[in-house]
Amino acid sequence: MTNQLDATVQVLREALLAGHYPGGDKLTEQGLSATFSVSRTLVRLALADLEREGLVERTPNRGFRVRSFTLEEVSDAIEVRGELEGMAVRLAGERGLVSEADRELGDLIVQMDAVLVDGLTGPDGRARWIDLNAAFHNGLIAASGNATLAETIAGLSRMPLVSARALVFDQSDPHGSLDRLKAAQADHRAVLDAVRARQGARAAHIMREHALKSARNKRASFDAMRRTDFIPSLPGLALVRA
Amino acid sequence: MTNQLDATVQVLREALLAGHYPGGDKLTEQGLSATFSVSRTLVRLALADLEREGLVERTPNRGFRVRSFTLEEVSDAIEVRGELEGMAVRLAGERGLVSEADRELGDLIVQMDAVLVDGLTGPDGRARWIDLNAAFHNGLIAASGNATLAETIAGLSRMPLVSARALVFDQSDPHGSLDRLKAAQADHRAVLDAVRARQGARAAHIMREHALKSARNKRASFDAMRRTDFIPSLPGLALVRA
DNA sequence: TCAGGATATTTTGCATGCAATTTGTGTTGG
DNA sequence: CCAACACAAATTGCATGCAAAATATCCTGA
Repeated sequence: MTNQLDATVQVLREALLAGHYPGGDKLTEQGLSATFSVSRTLVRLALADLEREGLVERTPNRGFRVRSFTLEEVSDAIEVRGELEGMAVRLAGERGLVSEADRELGDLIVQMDAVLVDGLTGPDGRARWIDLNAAFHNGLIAASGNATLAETIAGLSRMPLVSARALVFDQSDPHGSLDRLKAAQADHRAVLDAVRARQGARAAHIMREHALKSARNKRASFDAMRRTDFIPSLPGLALVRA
Repeated sequence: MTNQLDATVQVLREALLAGHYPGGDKLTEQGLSATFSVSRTLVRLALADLEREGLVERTPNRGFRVRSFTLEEVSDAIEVRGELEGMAVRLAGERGLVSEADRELGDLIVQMDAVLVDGLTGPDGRARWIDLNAAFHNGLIAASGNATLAETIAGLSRMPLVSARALVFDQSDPHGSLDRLKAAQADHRAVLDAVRARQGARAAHIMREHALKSARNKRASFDAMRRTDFIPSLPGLALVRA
């Protein structure tokens, strides 16, 4: 690690996303300082960073509290991400893909197909899907050629459950999960086809709908989780309330 | 001011936007500490905040530099803002305006009309236009009912020249300036009509185009400024390079 | 018993000091 | 004359200490 501050931010962020500090809880600088064996200064600086990420809230002279998110906020944020990713593929379609990006995105589709026929055997397959999926989304965003757009999407994605990486795999319904991934893959293929055909508006529509499906799936998984008392290991899920 | 940190951030931000420290310049903590008569700790904390806002960049162990922006970055960011404001009015149209918002937005249109017939006499008129325009945009964004969307737009608007408040009044061409404001006002009216008619998609298209015009106007003003060596007093303009 | 207030403790906000890294300068050897 | 190294100054990163504000505790008097 380059410096201690980044390390502290990382540790604190993981503790928060893991749900170690329930939403709404007060975080005292001294307490965190003792728990993680770092100076109060570093805790203070790290909390300021996490405030920018939206994981904690500060009240002047009254310290920091763990922020919690309603399902509606998460859903709203995913919708914004969808709008921006839609814009990204529209721009990518309008400007056209450079050959290297074209090839890379095609390769990712092929690799994701391979994961799907294997049927997501075990956590390895799921982790691989998450990586490939994120790479595909990021590739499309980069192809937009708009750096501010990419930064804005990245900022949004720091919110729990909003990132394209935050996928819920409902282990109680593996068949349904696989079907949803196949539908997502169909969207990916359609988006890439549209971008290649320079149909930017069409690509944007598909992408927006793709995000809405993701939000719907998350809501459903959240409800199922609440019903069955089964808590999937999804970073940040503990900070979301109905 | 509630605390010294906020005051320091404010002072530093204004100094940066005023162009007191040219883009790319190195900012030393001690130097700023001496210049503004605050402790190095506060300078350090303030710079961390300004880094979040995007006005300065930090290199580990090497301090902060004033960030500068290309005209293309500014233009890209305005386009993103337009997309998001378009989304906002689409949502507003889909959910409908509550009566209070409907009345307030209508009032703002009337007040802006009044400013326009007075022909923007002097800086007071311009300041009033800026306030009313910002209130109108913010009202529409609030009417979307999506808090994350509002936050995201607010974050983007911190970038120099991207905010709806960052309007260039080309004093060398007052007639053209007035015409542009009249065109903007026509857009405002059309957007509000579309939202009221629950035509969300139409409202979104108008809003996106509204933003594109703003970006175009800024580019033109920037070019004119470069040609004539006349520098309008627009916060952050000094940080933009061709 | 309980409301109100004085006092003690905790906690945040800020300043200062020290070590580590970086940057600038001068010197030496080729 | 210039490259490379050694040393000095400057600068950042971090820790600790102190004052102000907030919070908790205890006491008093009805």
